[in-house]
This record gives sequence, structure tokens and C-alpha cells, in this order.
Amino acid sequence: MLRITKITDYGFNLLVYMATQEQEVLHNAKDLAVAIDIPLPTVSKVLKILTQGKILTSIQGSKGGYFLTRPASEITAVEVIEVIEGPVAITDCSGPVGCDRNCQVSPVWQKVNGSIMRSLKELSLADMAQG
Amino acid sequence: MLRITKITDYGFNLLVYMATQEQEVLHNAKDLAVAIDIPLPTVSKVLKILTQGKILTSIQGSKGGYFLTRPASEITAVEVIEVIEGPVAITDCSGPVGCDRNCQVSPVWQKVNGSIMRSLKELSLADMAQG
DNA sequence: TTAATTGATACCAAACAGGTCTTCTTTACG
DNA sequence: CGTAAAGAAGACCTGTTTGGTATCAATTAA
Repeated sequence: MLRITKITDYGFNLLVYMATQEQEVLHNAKDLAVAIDIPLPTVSKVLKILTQGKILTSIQGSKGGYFLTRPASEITAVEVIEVIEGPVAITDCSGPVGCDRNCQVSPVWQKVNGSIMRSLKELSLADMAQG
Repeated sequence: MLRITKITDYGFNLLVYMATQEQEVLHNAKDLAVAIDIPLPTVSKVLKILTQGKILTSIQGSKGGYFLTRPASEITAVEVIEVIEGPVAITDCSGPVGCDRNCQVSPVWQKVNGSIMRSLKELSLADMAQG
């Protein structure tokens, strides 16, 4: 399948939505939930993770909300994926540690992984917002 | 994470191992299990799937076994992944159907997906066997 | 002080992955 | 023909992951 999780997908939906709006605007969780059509508690969970990963900045309390910490053009797809899911690796072999078993596939996966990483690094939120 | 499953990984281990041997040799499940150091029942399951997907051909009965249906250079990584896991798609959005919700991310994922597909299409079992 | 809003945590249910076990079918060979 | 070796198929179990809900605490504007 080679897929990212729904939570990560939601994360991109949120970020891309925010990237299409004025950058200074503060978005609260409820409005965002309506905008991307996902239940509020789930949206809230994703926002928390993105905030912990420094991609979003939160303002607490009444009239609070979230905004992109940096310009959309400086936030890459890998960064978002890694904040939500951890390191990108298509197999256990393909990480920096390599494979414990005597498997000869490992170096190949590392190449494939590298190639995927590159295309995800070149992709910014601003690119995604343009479509 | 963006990963393939262990079963798929085992599949590649098996196929790459077979690709490094003489092509005419018939491999039985037990020997293959020893060679790649994975429990026999699991190996057996993977072999069955690969056979159904026409990547391997099986000879039943005593002295039976498996062999690559086609030369290793003509079997691509996408093919193996699709046989074991189904269509490659990093999100629900990125498949041919697209997204049901009003999400603007879909076309971007389709591009990323296409790029991943290309690199997996260019990678044959023979390439993997060389390391 | 109150209401709005984020933050954090615990929890639940469903799906999936990984693996084992059992049974059946097919075939070589004595 | 019978038996053993091998693949085929499916049921089943278990642990993990996912997606989602609920609850409560902390923060801040007004």
C-alpha cells in the first residue's frame, strides 16, 4: 500500500487550508474542523501534534487559535510527515540502522527511500496550496 | 512512516534470493525458509500470494517447488508490491478515484504518487539482486 | 468571574498485521 | 497402489496500530 495514515492526511488538509488563507489570521480548532470537514476532537488532536512539532504556533485562551510558524514555502512535506509519523522509512531495513537479518535487499531500499525523501523534500506547503 | 509491510519485505527477500541463484533451479518452501531465515508457514503464505500473482510458478507434489515465471530483469518492484499489497497509493486521495471530501490536496498526492511509482517501476529484481 | 479556547490524557472499538495450525490436494516413487 | 513429500487453502489467534471519543485541566479575553 505504501501509504501515510489518515491523521497525516488530515494534517496536510489543515496546513494546506491555512496556507491558502492570510498568514496572520488566527484559526481556531472549531472553524478548521468545519472547513476541512473532519470531527473537532480529531482535528484538535492533529493540531496539538503539529504544534508540538513547531509547525504551528498556538495562542491559548479565549480568542486563541493556531497559525503557521513559518511561511508555507518553507515548510516541506517530509517535515510534516516526520512530525506526525516519525522518520520516513519504507522498511525496517531502509532506516539508518539497516537490517539485522542477513538480507541483501537493505541497500536497495535505502536508495528507494532516498529517492522518495528527495521528492518529499522538494514539495512545500505553498506548492500544495497552489494545486 | 510510509512503509511496506513485513510480508512484502519477505517477498522481496525471497525473490531476490531466487534471482541470485540459477534460474532453472526449483526451490522448495523449506529451503527458502532456511535461506532467508523466516518461519516456514510465513514463507509458505508469501509464496502462495506470489504464485497467484503470476510472479512465481509452482510445481506441486513431491519434488515440487517454485521458480521465477519470468527473468528477474523483467520483474519490477511495483509489480511485487501490487501483487502482495494491492494498488500503490500513499493516501486514499492519491488513487485513480480521487478524494470524496472537498480536499485540495488530492492532485498533489497524485503527483507524489506518480513519482514514487516511476522509481519503483525502474527497479527490477535483477537490479536488487546486484545490490 | 465567566466563557471560549487550547492542552493533555485516558480510553474504546475496529481494523490490520503477523503468525500458527489444520486440512486438503497433488505428485513422485517404490 | 500406497506412502511420503510437497504445495494450496483457509480458519484462527494475538498483539499492535489507528481512528476516534470523552473528560478534565489550564489559559486568557472581556
